[in-house]
Amino acid sequence: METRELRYFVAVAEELHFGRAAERLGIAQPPLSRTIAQLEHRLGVALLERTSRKVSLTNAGAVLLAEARAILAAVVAAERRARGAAADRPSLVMAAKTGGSGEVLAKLLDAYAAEPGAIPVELLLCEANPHVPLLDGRADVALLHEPYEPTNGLDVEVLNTEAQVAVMPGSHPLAMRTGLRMADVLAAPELARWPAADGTYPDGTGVEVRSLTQLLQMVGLGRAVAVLPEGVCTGLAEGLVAVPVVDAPKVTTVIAWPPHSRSRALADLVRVATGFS
Amino acid sequence: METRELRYFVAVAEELHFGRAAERLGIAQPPLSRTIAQLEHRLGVALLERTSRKVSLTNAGAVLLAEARAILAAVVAAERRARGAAADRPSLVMAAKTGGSGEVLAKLLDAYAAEPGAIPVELLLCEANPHVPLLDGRADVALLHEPYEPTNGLDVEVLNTEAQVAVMPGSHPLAMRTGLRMADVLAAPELARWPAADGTYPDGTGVEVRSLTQLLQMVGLGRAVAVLPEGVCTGLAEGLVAVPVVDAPKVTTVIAWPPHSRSRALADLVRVATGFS
DNA sequence: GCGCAGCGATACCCGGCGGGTATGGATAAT
DNA sequence: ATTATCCATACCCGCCGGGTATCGCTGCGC
Repeated sequence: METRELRYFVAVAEELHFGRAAERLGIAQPPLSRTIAQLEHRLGVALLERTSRKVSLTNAGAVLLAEARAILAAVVAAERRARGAAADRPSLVMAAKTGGSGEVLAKLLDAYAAEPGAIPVELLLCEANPHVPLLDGRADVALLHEPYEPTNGLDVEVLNTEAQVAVMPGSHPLAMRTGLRMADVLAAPELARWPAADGTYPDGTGVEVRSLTQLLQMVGLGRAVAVLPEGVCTGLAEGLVAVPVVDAPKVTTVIAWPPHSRSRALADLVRVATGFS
Repeated sequence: METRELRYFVAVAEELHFGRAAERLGIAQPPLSRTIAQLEHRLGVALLERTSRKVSLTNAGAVLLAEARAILAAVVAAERRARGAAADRPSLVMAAKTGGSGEVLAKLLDAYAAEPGAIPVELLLCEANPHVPLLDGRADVALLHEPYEPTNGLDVEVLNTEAQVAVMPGSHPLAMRTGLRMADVLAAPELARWPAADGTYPDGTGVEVRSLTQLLQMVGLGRAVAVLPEGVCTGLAEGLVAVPVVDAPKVTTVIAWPPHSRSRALADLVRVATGFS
């Protein structure tokens, strides 16, 4: 299989429409049809069920779609990393969620900079999804928070674990409680909503937010309630309260990097990070 | 980047010789030179330093080599998994090291078979390196033993952790001790030797073995001393003794599977496995 | 029930690219 | 100095990827 075939297949599998997929790929529809047919022929497997009105994925097609997306991301990442490795001044790019790991991040950067042989660390702050730059090669290492961000296929070391609190205006009915359960919070109409992996928002009445910054602003304005790791409470705005949520899942901060990394600098950074856990 | 280019590059990077690489690929040398040059040109990066006498990898080339190997393995795995998903009778292939996890394995298979909706589990026993079939798509799930087998880029759940013992003939000088340190064992001239990742054996005087079966046979014949997880002691041959090695690293048995797996059967199996930890 | 619109498959053509052979040019060994 | 080795270059050819035109099927509207 060539990556061209995988790109074409992913386009068709996502659009479920040969015409639109061809347009997206910048080619005509017939060669696309032919390429997919060849791919199926060589695999000996039907990837798509097509009638003249509807295209749908077979079981094998669904499996290949997941694999192909990962492979194509890995190819893009490989290109970026090869280019990066050629730079005369080596550097390490670290991705982290904006406002996500304030103290850990600062301590880590300081501790690493003090190491002998340390190289410059570039910070890539993401409003959301800091694992994405790791997968597509824009970053060499990332600070992630399980279970919010997936660590599938990455190598990780745990840095710390923290409980979660519900953050809300002091005037909120739940604010006087000393402890909450998830059920209490989920019932609150002001509970902020995050986009799912496909970009759509779940049903609900709370505000829709796309980043931690937005969320904290909404909470600061008294417009939202949110469940967050207790670490973000340091420096909470005036008038807001944080109430422990006793049955919320613990949040684990991990340092993550792609497998096969063989850089000395990355190894040092990870060692420093896990050292002062 | 096309996988063809990556295959060509890996061949050259491994052979460090255009002629041999071309032969291995079944093509002539000039088109190979040209393809590598095109790849470098498009990446804007030199991957190889060549004189007319010697070819060597640049920094960028070394990075790309690691990435390319992983990508090519993923492509092969994707093909196999797509074919497998099309089979009318779904099945799950589990890889494990021969003789590696006797009890855990039996209990796991029984417990899973008792699940509602369980599908047949095929066993793929490997003399060594049970993680390889997972990476190239021959297996869907594997039982691995850290730190012996790498779990880079795989999703894992820990099943159990065990200490290690030194196994040797009862007549061995160390056999009367009640506890050993790694230094004691490493000094023993009968210490069996395993191949490293590149297939070569480290220096030493002990026998060279390639599988657990071979090793146990050698130990049973009184020809070798080995450090193994204590679990393998059950059913040790007559006349052999196992002495705890107090400072040996703990061995962790994990169940591992490739990321992006979305199979119901695999999820059930993992749940069952972690359930009776 | 007929016609039409939408969509994937097929037929066919063309140009570029991947692959081949021949050879040049550089370097180390003798 | 000569030769052997090895990568790059030059050049040619056939195949394959991409294009346009069109067919055939299907669901919808009247």
